Amino acid sequence: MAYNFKEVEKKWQKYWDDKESFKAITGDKKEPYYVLVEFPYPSGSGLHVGHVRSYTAQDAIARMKRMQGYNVLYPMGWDAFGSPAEQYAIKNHIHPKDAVKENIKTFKGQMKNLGFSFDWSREFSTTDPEYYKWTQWQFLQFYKHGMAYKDTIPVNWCPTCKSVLSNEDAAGGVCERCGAKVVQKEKSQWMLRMSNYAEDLLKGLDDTNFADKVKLGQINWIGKSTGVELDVQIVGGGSFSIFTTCIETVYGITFFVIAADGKLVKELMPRIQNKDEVNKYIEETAQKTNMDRTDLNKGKTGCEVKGIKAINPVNGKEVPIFLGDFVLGDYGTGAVMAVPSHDQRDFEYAKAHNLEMLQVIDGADTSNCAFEKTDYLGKGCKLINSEEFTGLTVEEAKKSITKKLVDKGIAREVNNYKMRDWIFSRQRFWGEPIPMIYCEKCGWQPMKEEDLPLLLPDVAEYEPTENGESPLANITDWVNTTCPCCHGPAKRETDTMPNWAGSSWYFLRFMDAHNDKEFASMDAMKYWNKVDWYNGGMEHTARHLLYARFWVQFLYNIGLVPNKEMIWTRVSHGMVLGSNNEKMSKSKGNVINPDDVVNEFGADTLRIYEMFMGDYQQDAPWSTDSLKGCSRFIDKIIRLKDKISDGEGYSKNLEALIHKTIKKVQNDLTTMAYNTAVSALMILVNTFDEQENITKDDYHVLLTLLNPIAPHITEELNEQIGFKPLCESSWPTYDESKTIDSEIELPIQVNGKLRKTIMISANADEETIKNAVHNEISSLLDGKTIVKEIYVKNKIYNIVVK
RNA sequence: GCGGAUGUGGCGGAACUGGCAGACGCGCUGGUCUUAGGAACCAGUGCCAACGGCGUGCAGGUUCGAUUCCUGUCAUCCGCACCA
Repeated sequence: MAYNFKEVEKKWQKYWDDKESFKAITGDKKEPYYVLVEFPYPSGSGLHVGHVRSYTAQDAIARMKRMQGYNVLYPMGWDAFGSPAEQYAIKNHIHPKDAVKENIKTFKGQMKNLGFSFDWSREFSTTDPEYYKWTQWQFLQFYKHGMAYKDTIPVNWCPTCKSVLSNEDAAGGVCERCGAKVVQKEKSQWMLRMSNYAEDLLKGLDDTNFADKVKLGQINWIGKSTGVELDVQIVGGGSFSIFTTCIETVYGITFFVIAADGKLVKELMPRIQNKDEVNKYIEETAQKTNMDRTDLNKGKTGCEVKGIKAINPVNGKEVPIFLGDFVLGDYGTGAVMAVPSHDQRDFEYAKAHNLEMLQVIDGADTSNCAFEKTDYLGKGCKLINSEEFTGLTVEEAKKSITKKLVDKGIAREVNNYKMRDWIFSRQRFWGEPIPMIYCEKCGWQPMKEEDLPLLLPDVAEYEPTENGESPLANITDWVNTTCPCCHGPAKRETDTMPNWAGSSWYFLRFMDAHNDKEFASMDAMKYWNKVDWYNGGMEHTARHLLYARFWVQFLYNIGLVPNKEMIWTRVSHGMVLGSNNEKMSKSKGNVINPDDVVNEFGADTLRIYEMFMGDYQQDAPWSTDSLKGCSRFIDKIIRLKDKISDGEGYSKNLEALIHKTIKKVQNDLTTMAYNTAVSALMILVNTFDEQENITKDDYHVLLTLLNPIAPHITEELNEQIGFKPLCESSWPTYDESKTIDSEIELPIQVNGKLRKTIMISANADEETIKNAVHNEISSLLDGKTIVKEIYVKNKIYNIVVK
């Protein structure tokens, strides 16, 4: 029995639009609740079934919370800056803003067809000048507080395309577009001092309710390690520092390794005897990505820096210095001490280059592999070959060696963080222009705030320049301007901001989306307080989410937002894979277009299916067969309407199940167990179906519980039986006492193996149960001795026999 | 390399703090109704040499009892700083 879902869905979508059913009112007396999904990048390929999964999940929460009496903010917008739009524009000679406008229209239409309860009155795009004005304004605040600076750093460069490449586009050291070999090129870039916030970003996690794996992801990305920075003298003058977390092995140093891309090797160059060899190695290193370089199996390359020796500060021993590509110029000090007996990477390097090794911690043989800290820490291992520290445990030695070196003034206890400053420049057209002006006389000057927004110019070509500058550099009447300071001739910064800029604060803008005086008013932000529930992909844990937290913490520190953390709960969804269990992609031909599914089966079917397909946080493959099961589920509910007969309240025999189901669905929706929520409703439907008759109230509670997931058909059926619209109704309540069964099926085990089950009364005493159990399984106990009996109330009865 | 996650029937997946493994759905088998079935309904469906035994990647361990806890091991997927 097919129903006309197209008509029904359109009808209710129109109703919600007309009534503004989902408009959130800032300042409303009801308790605020802010539900957020990551706003999409409106790509040319349209909404993905993966979007549908997370938007439906959050929609279900938003709809339930509204019925529970909250003032729910569930907004949607567009993260529309970025290189795909720019690439598309280069190819087709249209302005990216036109392509973006088209794409947004498509996305929005698709979302409307799916019935998401977004508050469309707060919609904006990061590419709107009214929005990016404030992104630029906030950049100026970073600059004015000393948080933005220019630095020269290496970028991936394709000499053929004359373009800066992302690591993704430069994967394998080859340009994705033209296949040319990618090289590293020095470029001056705007940076944000994010590393200043490393400790705060770590501590701030305590004030959030992020999922553990999200917290862990951030903690690892920040990568705090506590250790010692040690000064090392060079024979014949000069010095450098190394960072180590294993100072206890300092007597085992047999050589040092310095980064090929670091500053030290350049300083030493005049004194190096084998310049040719060293330069050649530096060049080779420049062509490798960090990942290639730190890979253990590839980490043995390098060469000695001849003519220069370093002095081990603890014992005055002269040891050689090597170049190695596993040492990164931009992590730590760009130099490491090498203790081959106690670090596997050093060990392999030493073997490959035939270098000396010296064991300084006792407890394992180090002739075939290193005895590393993971194996010796906390095991009471003692030092050997370490002068006055010989005989101390590793833990004691760590402290006393550090103390000695610190007292001597040649070492410092420091925290080191893997997280680096944020490279904020992009040599692209389609991003927020960085509102900075360069004057020969006055240097870098910020634009005046009242001159914002600095608009992207309208031009026809978006090709980058010969030397890899943003296409903006070609637009001379835009570039040439006057210095805000001396009013002389000056040039604009032609780099733009990264895509992450606009998405770092959009959730604040949703709180006060059309404010033209401030990025958002303090009152509005205080009212909404925090994003209560933020959903996004796990892949954004280390990037977007961390950038956003950094941005907010900075705004908090300068008094512009009410909380240091503006996001309370962060959860992540799994991907929707193709039916072949692989990531959906055009090339694999396994892409499912949500429009097709909505056309053939309706939005409600798609929504139920995507909630039912599996654990929300886990990837799940698409199955059109399973989708049909959800279509049948709806048909079954429609047929149930014919069973409605007179009668008030819940049917007596259904009451317990109904109360249990309310509890189950409510709990499941708040713990993202959407699949079992649907399953519980299927069980309820199956049970209703077994009845001769059901009451209107039985049916109504079913429709209410399913409404957050399948809003259209439930509204329609609900109207047909004469109730007011569900979007204006309340969530049902359950009575805990009615969810408890009076009779329980008790499993009986003998020696841990299930033998029988018996029905018992939930409040029966143990003696009664024991008798019943023995009575039931007496034949199985014949000739056996009972060793032990275990009864777990209302759970299990286990008898151990010999 | 670093970091994260996952492994349960033919398939997607359930199983609360250790307590009936396989809920729910798909698929499949047989039947009813029907001009018809990509509709609905009824019965069945983990595996095997089936009154019993075996089963949650693999090998051990703890326990009266392990998908769940511990040790080791194998495999797969994802992220890694200019893709969003």
